[in-house]
Amino acid sequence: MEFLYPEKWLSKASTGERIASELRMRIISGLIESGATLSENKLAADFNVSRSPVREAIKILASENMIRLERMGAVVIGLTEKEISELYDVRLLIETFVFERLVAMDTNELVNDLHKRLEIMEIAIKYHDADEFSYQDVLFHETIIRTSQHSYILMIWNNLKPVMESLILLSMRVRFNEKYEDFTRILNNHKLYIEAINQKDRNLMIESLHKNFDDVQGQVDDLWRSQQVLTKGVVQENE
Amino acid sequence: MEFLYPEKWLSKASTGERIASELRMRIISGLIESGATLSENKLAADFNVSRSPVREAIKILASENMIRLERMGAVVIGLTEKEISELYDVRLLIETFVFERLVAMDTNELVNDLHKRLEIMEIAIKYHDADEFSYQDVLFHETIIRTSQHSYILMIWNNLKPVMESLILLSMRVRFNEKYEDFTRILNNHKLYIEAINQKDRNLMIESLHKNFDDVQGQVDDLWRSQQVLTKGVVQENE
DNA sequence: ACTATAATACTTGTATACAAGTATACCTAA
DNA sequence: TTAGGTATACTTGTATACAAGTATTATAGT
Repeated sequence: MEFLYPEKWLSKASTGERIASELRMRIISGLIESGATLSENKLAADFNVSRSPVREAIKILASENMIRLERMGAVVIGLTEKEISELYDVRLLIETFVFERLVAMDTNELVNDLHKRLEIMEIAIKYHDADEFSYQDVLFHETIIRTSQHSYILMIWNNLKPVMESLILLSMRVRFNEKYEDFTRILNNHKLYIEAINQKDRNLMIESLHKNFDDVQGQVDDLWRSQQVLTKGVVQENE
Repeated sequence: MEFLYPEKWLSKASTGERIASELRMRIISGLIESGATLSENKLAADFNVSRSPVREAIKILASENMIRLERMGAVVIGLTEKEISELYDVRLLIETFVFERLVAMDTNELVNDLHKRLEIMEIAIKYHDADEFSYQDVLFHETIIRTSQHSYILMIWNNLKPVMESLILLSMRVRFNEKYEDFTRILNNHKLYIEAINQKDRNLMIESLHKNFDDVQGQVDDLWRSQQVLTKGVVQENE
């Protein structure tokens, strides 16, 4: 079985974190169907490791709401349209909160950093590097959130981040193949966001955030396509 | 060493969760000073268990921002006035969000449940049962949040809850001894909160939340007193 | 054919063992 | 006295072993 999660993002990760990352991708992509039961022994056998790192992975996924721990086995929850929408509710909530704090801060350094990130994103688009693009996209928002220096907001982000990351990653991979023109719009939205921070303009910020979220509406569909591609891949592999 | 966390709240908890709960209390109370380094082996020896549950506890506390995992050992972060204030920032954020959702829902059952909770709290006050009071107080807010049926808001709450719980518990224990008159005010705030939900009155809700948070201003001081009491206790124990 | 009971296989939780790496302390040499 | 290197003790990460409990399945009895 091929791995969905980029190897190079795991340089400093423990085996448990690697497994969690991979399982997360498989769950979100639908490769592991929601409702399925995961057993520690089985997972350990699948990944050729002992139960210790598998246990760690399972705890991580449970804290992210990806699975539900029951008496016997962990039941996969996965992401329906409802969950994705709720995920973005929270992102809107914390990014709006963060913006209010940024208004009272010196954001020159941040804006500079975001511009740099944006240029790397442009290069990623140019070279059709979906993974690099996703990485920078996530980092873009994380940088903004970190700058607000709010420990509990950052904690929330840290809980949201892995799911967001996987979601974006899968969606971008599909878009690079099928909806390449999307990226011009995505880039523009990010530029708008930077401008909102730079000018400390609330309305502009709300506008860019909403445009960002409009962009996301197709994400469930992306996931579905992503699943189709993956399943086809697996079938071919088995033949 | 006496345990700070109520035993009866741990009926279904694993050893790892027990240790996490107890360590959390000791960290928040200041019994374990922030900056201290925790080692798995040492903790295992202290609690007379193996490293497995201790590892679990450490992971839990790290996800709650109570400790920071480093190369060697986990460094205690603890709660300064800044962190407590940020904790309530987030609570204000999510409870306001939840309220907006409740406005569009049928809240009769919820209001009924909250009244019941409130009556139990009154009895807890009457019998000077700080632990029971704290339990119901936390449950009060959790009930409200759960009713909104928002999986990611609930996820945030689940991450916040243990720290909130410990904080409230320690604060209430002190207040029952020293500031008994506080409880009339606390109860009134909760009544106001219920009324806001019942009438779906935004302004009333904001008012009650703010009164609630004003009430919390003394909490850092409570922790300090709590620490004094505990330290005195420990000294006596050693004599 | 169906129910009840017993055996079996699988589940998690905890303890222990081992490996690899890091800090510390001590000892040696200049 | 100080610099450098080595030995030692302690760290986490992973694998394995064991115990207690649960679901399932098969078998026996009616």
